[in-house]
Amino acid sequence: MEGYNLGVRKGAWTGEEDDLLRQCIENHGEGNWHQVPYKAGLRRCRKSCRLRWLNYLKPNIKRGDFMEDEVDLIIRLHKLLGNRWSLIAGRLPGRTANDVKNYWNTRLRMDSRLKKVKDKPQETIKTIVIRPQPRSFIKSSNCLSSKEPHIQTVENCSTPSQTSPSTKNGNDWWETFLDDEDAFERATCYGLALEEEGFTSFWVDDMPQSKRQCTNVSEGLGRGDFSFNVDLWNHSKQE
DNA sequence: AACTCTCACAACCGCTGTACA
DNA sequence: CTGTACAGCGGTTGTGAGAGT
Repeated sequence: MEGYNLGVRKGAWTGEEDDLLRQCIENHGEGNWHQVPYKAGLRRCRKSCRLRWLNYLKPNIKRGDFMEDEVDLIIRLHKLLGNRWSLIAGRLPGRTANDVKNYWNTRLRMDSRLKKVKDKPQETIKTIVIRPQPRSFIKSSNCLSSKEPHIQTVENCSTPSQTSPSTKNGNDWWETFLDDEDAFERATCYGLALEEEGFTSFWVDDMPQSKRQCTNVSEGLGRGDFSFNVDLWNHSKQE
């Protein structure tokens, strides 16, 4: 493969190979896959190493059956995004694109639940997809103290006015987010919003995995911590 | 018990996108 | 602008386990 087929192993990985790969990535970090086989002392191609790490060895990978809400999310996202497995998996913490794809191909493709969604009358299921728009939060002492994020739009973004979205327990729904300075620092992100049957859910890409949760805005925080910005929330309401 | 079939999952392959010289 | 190397993605295939006959 890729010019160095000679002596390259294929097929199932052994425990020993897994250990070598795990150790290599612990020592050198993720990335530079072309160097990984050499550094790890593995007779595997870089693709095989990468795939093994991403789909099996990487910490925080969730094993076992998909939960009902995960399945529901897969169905909805597939309806919107098609076979873009990595995008779908990105919104399911701990699940890999391969897992999602396999699950879809083996269990969901003919699932009756798909038919149910498909058969719903148009007026009861309204889906708005807000295509990703890059946005940045500017960090300043002002906005931190006021809990009011200053949103800077990046080119090609129209910016609706900022008004406060719904609250829960008297707290602003982005409060958790602002308290996490690390997440805040890297909050330039792409997002996806879904409005279905009277509620809106948001996902934001390019966030720490732990923050990448679904947020049901109409009920305040919904489940999970937060990961979104007011701007897009307002945008969705205008649709 | 032996064989066949089906399912679930791991892994491979080829292609595309991106960065960089 | 072009060519090259590399990373990443999605389609496909291989394989083992369990169910059915």
